[in-house]
Amino acid sequence: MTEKDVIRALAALAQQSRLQIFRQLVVAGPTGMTPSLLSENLGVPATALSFHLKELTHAQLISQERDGRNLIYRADFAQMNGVLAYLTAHCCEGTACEASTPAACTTC
Amino acid sequence: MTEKDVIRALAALAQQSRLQIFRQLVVAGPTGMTPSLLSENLGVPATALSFHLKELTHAQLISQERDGRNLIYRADFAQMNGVLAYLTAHCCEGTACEASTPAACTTC
DNA sequence: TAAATAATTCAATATTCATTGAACTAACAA
DNA sequence: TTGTTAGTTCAATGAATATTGAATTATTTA
Repeated sequence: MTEKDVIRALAALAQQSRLQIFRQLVVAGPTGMTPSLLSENLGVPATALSFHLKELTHAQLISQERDGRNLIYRADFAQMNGVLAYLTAHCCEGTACEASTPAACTTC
Repeated sequence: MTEKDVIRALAALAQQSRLQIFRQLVVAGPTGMTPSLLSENLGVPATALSFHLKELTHAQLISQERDGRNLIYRADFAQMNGVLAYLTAHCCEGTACEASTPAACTTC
């Protein structure tokens, strides 16, 4: 996980539609969601949604799989945890915060 | 912690200089750091540094205190943990990831 | 093959953001 | 009060980003 990876991921999440998309996919878990469903749930037009999904994919925060004429997008929990860990690395020079753990979804 | 707060925090961190500044402050912990020291360590010109520190402050990710002619900046661990928790909320519909914990620095 | 559904790419526009140098404010010391 | 150190604010420029509508690609059904 390089600095560039982290910046790309944070930039991807720092936008209303994309943050909402990502959180929906986090909730959906391994099942994932189609663009149609995301568009309907969040009220984001298909063309904008597609742009945002590409940004999130490029940041490796979500993955894509085709199933017939649908695409299924899923949150990438490993990448997310990598970003979270990067932000808190070497916290307080290691003296006070050694109990740090990944934030979530180690079971996904 | 509103959606706007989270977006502001993520946007603040999604930039090379600011990410480096924040991580230095995370490592420094409660001691904090002055702009001079940050400027020297990271090679960011004072004027740009000041701009970035203001962004991070506005996002409530860091705090400022004056000590004589120095200013001391510190990472705000509570805010950071709030952002991390927001990203992972309701993960997998709560079925698989109930063991989620804040990522770090509960002791700071 | 023709029509319909699912989703993407492209081009254009408007906005937002980072960086730089110059000027300014605050606190301290001689 | 003069000078010095610490840090910020201001104005201008160039680069990156979000959004929209129109056109395009891929997959399935009639």
